[in-house]
Amino acid sequence: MQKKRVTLADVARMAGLSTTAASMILTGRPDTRLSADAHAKVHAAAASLGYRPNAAARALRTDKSRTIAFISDYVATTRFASGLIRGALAAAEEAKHVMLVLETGGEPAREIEAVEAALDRQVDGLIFAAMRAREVFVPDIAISIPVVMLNGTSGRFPVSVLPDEYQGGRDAVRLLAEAGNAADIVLLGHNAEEEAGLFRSESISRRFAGIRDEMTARGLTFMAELSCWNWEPDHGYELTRTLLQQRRPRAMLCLNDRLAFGAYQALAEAGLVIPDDVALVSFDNDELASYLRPGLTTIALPHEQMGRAAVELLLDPPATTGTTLPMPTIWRGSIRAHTDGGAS
Amino acid sequence: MQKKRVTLADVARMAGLSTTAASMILTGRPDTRLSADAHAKVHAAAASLGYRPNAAARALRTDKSRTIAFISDYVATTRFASGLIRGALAAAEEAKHVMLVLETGGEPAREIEAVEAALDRQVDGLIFAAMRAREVFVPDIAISIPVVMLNGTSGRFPVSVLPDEYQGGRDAVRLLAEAGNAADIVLLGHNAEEEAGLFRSESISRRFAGIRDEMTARGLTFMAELSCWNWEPDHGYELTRTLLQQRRPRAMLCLNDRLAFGAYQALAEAGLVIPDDVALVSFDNDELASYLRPGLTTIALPHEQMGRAAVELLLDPPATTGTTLPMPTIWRGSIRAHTDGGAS
DNA sequence: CTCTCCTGCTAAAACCATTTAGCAATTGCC
DNA sequence: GGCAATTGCTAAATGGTTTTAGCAGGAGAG
Repeated sequence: MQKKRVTLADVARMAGLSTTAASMILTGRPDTRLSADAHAKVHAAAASLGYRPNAAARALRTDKSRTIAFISDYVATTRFASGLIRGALAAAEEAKHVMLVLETGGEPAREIEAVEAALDRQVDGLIFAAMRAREVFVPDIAISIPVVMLNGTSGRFPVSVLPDEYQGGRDAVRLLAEAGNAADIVLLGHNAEEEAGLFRSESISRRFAGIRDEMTARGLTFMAELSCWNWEPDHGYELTRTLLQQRRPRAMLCLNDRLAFGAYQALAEAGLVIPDDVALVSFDNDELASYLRPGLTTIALPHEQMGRAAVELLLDPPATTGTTLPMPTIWRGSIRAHTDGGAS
Repeated sequence: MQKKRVTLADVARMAGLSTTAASMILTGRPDTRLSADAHAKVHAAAASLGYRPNAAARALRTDKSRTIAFISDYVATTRFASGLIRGALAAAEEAKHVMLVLETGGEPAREIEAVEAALDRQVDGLIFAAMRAREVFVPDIAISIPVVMLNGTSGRFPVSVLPDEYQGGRDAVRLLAEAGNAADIVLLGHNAEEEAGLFRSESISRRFAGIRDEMTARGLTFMAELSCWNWEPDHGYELTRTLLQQRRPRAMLCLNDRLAFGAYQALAEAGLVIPDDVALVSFDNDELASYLRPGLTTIALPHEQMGRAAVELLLDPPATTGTTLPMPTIWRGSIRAHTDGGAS
């Protein structure tokens, strides 16, 4: 059991200098006029005593805590959440920062609590992460530190990190077309007509836009569009099953991996072989996608890069207001690589 | 843009009292002799100014920060990790604490960094969480605050939270036996002889012990024990497929849900129907388990309760040193409910 | 020789809340 | 009335760091 924490005064005393000198030297001030000898003595003393600055005292004085807050609606729902957190954590660690994680469940009262708890602790910045991108997000408190919106946007806080859903949407269609599945494509998860008045998230809207644009650019139309609100395996299964009773698609564009999972189940039941009878492309790169047989080719949500980007944007004054990150294509076996080369 | 943060002195001034009085009243000291009138005035002033105490100043003075650190080897691997975090977060929030999350990758250097970063910030307690329970965990730094081991144990820190794997193991076997699948059971994921000298984690060892004990208690033996080190769907698939070329089990006890997933794939390929031809029971209650058709009956790892328990143990001086939490049985369709009643 | 500037360093204030010690006025007791 | 105890409150110290203002001594300019 150690006696007490060693303080800057201890270091200064051991070095035979003032705390002022010790502080300046240890914080590495550039313009100091202290001698090389003084530097050496202070560093030696600090090392030999195992000095670590008291963060509370420093925060009190400087109003900086080398801490950022990651406030999100949900933490545990999908693997997406932990990917964002992991990326953010890694970037924070590299910048010698530390991260407070807070969950609000999307409830306004908890959001306020969370922001205040963070502000009380002198955090240097706030990341608002939206896991279920549907929710809109407005904690109405005066905030005078940098804010980054992660996987969402806000009128109040312009800096945001989003996946490039538009390009992702185009890529998905391109993949299918180039693999020779231009005809009889089914879109699983959304029907433009049925959902006309409804609002999905910004992100998802852009995904649709990309899909539509690439379809029309290639002169293609969907054989069917199957709508459902929650993109869970159950729905993918049911929709695909009823579809198969009437028609037989050559390809399916699934709006997420869980829907695709359901489609796999229905296709297998009907004795159809992937990718020979039906090719599939999907979105997210969920854990699932690698578990399926054959593996699911999917347009990945770049979780970790997004988390990382959010922290970097928070800590460096961002020149640009919004960042969109590319959604990489993860090639697996649910679609043939197209004729002229090109796995990845 | 607000002018400056409002401080305790502002509140005191507005109430026409000293900061001492304001402090005592706002922190709710029990033995104070201040008048009811003073209480009212201070509370009114604090409310009208929107006073929030500066956590850094308070931490500096009291050495308490209402912050705990959650240090884990991995954050993003499985849903297990986020379950633990989510539970811990919820309990912390209820206790008006806030949680620092740190990831070490199991690397000693990063572990030390993490502990020091936490200690520097005057955290009130440390949770060491082991996601990949295999790793043993020894950050060798003087720590004078409470420590709880989560999903792991340590010689230095006796307080721990673990799932009751032994009982879970027994339950799994009991389920199978009571569903009338006493014969031709295959154990998927472990072979006692092959792995004799090898060390899995404590948790897993206890799971095995529970399984063995319940088997012998019922006079049963496994038809086969299939060993593999990484419990991923691939291996479950391969092992089951080669097994099926020679023998046909009536039931499979899978050591986690991902292995079970692989088994599902191989069984489907062989045209076997679950649960009629083969019944399955597994462990973890991964996201997957609910996606499968039929749903996978599994002995759940109580993620959230564990995270919650860790925080509670950390904040209340624990009478007992180790806590084990029951692993609930999640009934789904991969095994028939046994004859005399009893779903749930 | 005086005045200014630089060098190398330090004293003390500031950050904001908590807490100890104690003051002045009133009440209680005999 | 005199003494002690109680009531209701405050001054000042404390925690550890950063930062502003400035001191003492020497060097260089004129």
